[in-house]
Amino acid sequence: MRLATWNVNSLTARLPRVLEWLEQQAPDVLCIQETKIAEENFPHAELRELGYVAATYGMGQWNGVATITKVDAAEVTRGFDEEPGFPDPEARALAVTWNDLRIWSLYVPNGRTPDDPHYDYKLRWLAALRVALAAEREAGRKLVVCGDFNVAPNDRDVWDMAAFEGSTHVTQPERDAVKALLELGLTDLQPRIVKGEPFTYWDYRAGNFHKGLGMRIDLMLLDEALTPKVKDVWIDRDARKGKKPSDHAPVVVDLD
DNA sequence: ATGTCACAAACTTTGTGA
Repeated sequence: MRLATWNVNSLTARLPRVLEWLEQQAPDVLCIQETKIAEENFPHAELRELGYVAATYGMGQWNGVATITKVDAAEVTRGFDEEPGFPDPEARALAVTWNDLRIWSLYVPNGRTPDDPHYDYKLRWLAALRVALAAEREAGRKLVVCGDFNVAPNDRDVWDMAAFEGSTHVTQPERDAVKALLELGLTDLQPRIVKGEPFTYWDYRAGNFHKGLGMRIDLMLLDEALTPKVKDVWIDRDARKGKKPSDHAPVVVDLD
């Protein structure tokens, strides 16, 4: 079984790359983020031609999350209880039941800068998410929680900690908020190191990708009961290359 | 590092968000 997560940075702009990737890697489940597409414009027909079905949550322009599965997913929920907005709710969380798994596709608020109201929103959002996930966990669901967390959990998950002085993504409150999710019984699956890097995101600017200046902010959190079944966790770095790439690469987990 | 990319509104350019 192959599960993957990928911030596509506009499904409209990325559709050819996403379709090509689905054909090449044939995941059973692909969670995508930053679809930036309204429900009525979602490319269901193109996906169906490849044998996929999508569950979607999008308001257009910004944010937007979805799951793309080979078999139709059930019990689709958009957002979660007590989810904060900025000020209104945004399309940042979608969960589906697929086989015996409860799969979440998340796009955590960026935070902008630590002194911005968006940073407080990010922390409140993550705290509310924890409550929602705890409820599902207590109901006995096997959780897969993946997406763009906009948090680098460890120092090794950025190219140079000194470059992040005063920046979001690496602050202790953000890392604590992610750690609090793991304490629900989830494992932050560690991808194989490629070219000495665990990175999943590289800024488009300044040739950062080619200089190895990236971050690991796209995470795959797996119910710890399932971790013995993990065969491989890897980043498809090649998806960051070539024509019109997303600034994120897919994270893939292969399970028995 | 501030070099790119994507979006929308008003347009062939700019402000915003990442």
